[in-house]
Amino acid sequence: KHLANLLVSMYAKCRSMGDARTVFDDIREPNLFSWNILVSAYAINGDFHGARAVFDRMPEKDSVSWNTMVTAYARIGRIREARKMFEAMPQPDTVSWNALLAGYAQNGHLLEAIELFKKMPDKDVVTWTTMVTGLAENGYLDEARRFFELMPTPDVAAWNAMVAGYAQAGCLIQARLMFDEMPAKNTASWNSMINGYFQNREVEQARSLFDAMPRKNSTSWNLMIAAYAQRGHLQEAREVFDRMPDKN
RNA sequence: CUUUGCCC
Repeated sequence: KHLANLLVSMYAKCRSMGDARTVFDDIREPNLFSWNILVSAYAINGDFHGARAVFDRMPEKDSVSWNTMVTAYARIGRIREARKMFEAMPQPDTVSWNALLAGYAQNGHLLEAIELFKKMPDKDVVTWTTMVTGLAENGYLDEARRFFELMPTPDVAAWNAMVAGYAQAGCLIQARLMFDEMPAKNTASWNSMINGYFQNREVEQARSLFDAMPRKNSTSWNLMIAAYAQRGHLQEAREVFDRMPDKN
């Protein structure tokens, strides 16, 4: 049954809702995990009506079920619906608060996000990074920085959000300073900085970072190829493509 | 085995 649940989840992530549903329907006695996975499956594929239908029909719910629905509405910008879900929850946990917070932040409602942030009974590293990201990507870099500096223990994601925010605003020097000062980098850190250079037409800088990065993931490769192609450098795009190890 | 934040 764990395997069947995993299968449903995997099909959903591959956007194969038909297969996901078929596997689910063949599960003898779906447990709470199975139901939650099915709700999430519809949500991932943008079908919040489907998600809602399953949610209303499932025999029992836990906070994961509720949180999945909050997220499903928040992601597509239906904040009022997300909020209604949140308010109907018996016991909202930090994930619930964070999901709603991300809904506001991702849809550009920063004032409401700040308001909600202040009301939160518990804050974790996700709470803080959600704020940093939301502020930074909407151009409120000074505010983002303030939140970042107030974070008890900024993790890589928070650092990356600041790097991406500065880069997106065209502040490559600041972005690079933070990139260099990061206590630990992951592949997303490198990708953020490289993407920043490309967005600001610093093709050579982007290229040398790409060549220097210790590990590349599919985003790294796609980034380089797309950026070269967009700028009309079809020969280098092709050359990078040919060097890519797993072309699938 | 399922839900929230960073690059795409």
